[in-house]
Amino acid sequence: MISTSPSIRTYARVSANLQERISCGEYGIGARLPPERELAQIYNVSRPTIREAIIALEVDGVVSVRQGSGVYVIAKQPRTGIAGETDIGPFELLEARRAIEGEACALAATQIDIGQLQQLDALVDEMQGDNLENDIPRSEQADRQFHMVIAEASGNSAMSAVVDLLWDIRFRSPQSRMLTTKAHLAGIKPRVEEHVAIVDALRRSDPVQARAAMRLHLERVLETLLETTEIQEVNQARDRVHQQRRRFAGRG
Amino acid sequence: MISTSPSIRTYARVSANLQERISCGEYGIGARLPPERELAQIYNVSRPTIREAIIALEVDGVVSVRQGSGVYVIAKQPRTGIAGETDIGPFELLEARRAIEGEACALAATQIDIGQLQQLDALVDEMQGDNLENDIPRSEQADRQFHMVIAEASGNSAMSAVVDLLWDIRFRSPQSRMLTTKAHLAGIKPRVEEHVAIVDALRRSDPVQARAAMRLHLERVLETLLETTEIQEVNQARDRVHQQRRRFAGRG
DNA sequence: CTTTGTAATTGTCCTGACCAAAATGTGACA
DNA sequence: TGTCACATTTTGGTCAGGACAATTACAAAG
Repeated sequence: MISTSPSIRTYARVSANLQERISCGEYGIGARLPPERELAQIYNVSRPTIREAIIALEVDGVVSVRQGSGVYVIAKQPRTGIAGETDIGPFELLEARRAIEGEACALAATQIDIGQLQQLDALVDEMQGDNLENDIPRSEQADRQFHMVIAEASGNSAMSAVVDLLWDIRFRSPQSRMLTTKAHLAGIKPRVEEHVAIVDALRRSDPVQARAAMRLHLERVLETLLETTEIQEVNQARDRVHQQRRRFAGRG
Repeated sequence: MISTSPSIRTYARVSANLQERISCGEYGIGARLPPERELAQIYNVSRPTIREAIIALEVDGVVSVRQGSGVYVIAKQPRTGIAGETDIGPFELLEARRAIEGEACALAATQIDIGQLQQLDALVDEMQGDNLENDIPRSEQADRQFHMVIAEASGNSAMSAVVDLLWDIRFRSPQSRMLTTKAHLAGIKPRVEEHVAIVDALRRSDPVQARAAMRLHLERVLETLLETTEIQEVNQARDRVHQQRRRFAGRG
């Protein structure tokens, strides 16, 4: 049944076993686990141990506990943190951002308030700050905040969570960070005019223009990135670049 | 010291408080936490509760437990991703999905292959399965897979990560799950025709139609959800509903 | 058929105890 | 004096059982 390794703590054994049963579909999504008291008998352990195992699954985001009702499966796999190990390429990332942040920006156009517009103005100023030419992290931070403010201005917390995820992926991705660093070393300045264009469209409460401005901005970022990827990363990267370029060109 | 909200479980409060102390450096990396018995006195809870809190931190990768020795800090921040605790409302979620999955669907239209189209056909069949009328979890699972296959067909791993996040949020959100359950109890059937329309557009490699079909589908889901939210959740929910409805109506 | 109220189910938290492993202290011996 | 062996203390690991609260199920009353 359940291996009785002495070195591993009991709650971990039970938790792992339950996780396995959930993963392989024995308890499907939405299913209710047996009650604590029953599990304690099944696994021949005490109730506190079962509770510990269930809490471990809960922290992993696999089950949801409802007092008086039961323990329910809400996911087959533990949440490893989607941004975690998966190294998503910079070009894919920009393509996704073009689509998603474009829509977020369109939503924001009809929702944004004066305070948020002022925040955007301040962030644009910070990005083009003359005295911090070499302060790349700060400039990047301002860039991220700029896009986050817009996402939050959409008034949709799911949207801002998604945009946050995308920027998190970017900052965690070694590939993306390398490329960004290279671009900065090559003397690429932040695109102030493009950011201004976005803010203008938002200020005019024009969803269509706002979407277009955001998309244009991200397409330009992509082009700049492509230029800095000329010689290095010979074929494999080149192929992906061309593939992405074709797909980008295919749309308006 | 530690807030005594009755609705949140004790172990979670203790765990959050400890996490905070670790994050702000009160217990640095490598430091040993006070022994369980001492923590029990400090927080004025029982030892099992302290143990539960410590296990939660352990699953988050923040501490390491060594029998006979103590509990040691090994990281300042939990390794969990963004999808964490945020409870995002069902209406926000659907609005975001309309925007994002719409774009994903448009991308997929030019990329999808025959195998994926066949998968979609099979999933539609499964959704309308006659013999599993009451098998709600399975039907929902098929629905999720349907949308995930489309996201993956976009050929963009960032996009599929985002869509995965959105569905994860939905399944983890108590609000969303409650509403979905209610809708099913009210006899709402899965919208087969709408799914078929999406697959058709994808098969024709028509990005514009695919985007439109996906958006229409999610708008219909929203409407259905609105209908099931008539009487309950009197004013507060009602206000949000109207607000969302206005915003939806304002776009094409 | 709907509604209301009671009982059973199920998670929540506690008290208290004992066991096992590690750390600490103590004494004997070289 | 220094070092090793052993007993003690500390600390986590687990168990047992019970009181309480939220939820659900079901039956009775309207």
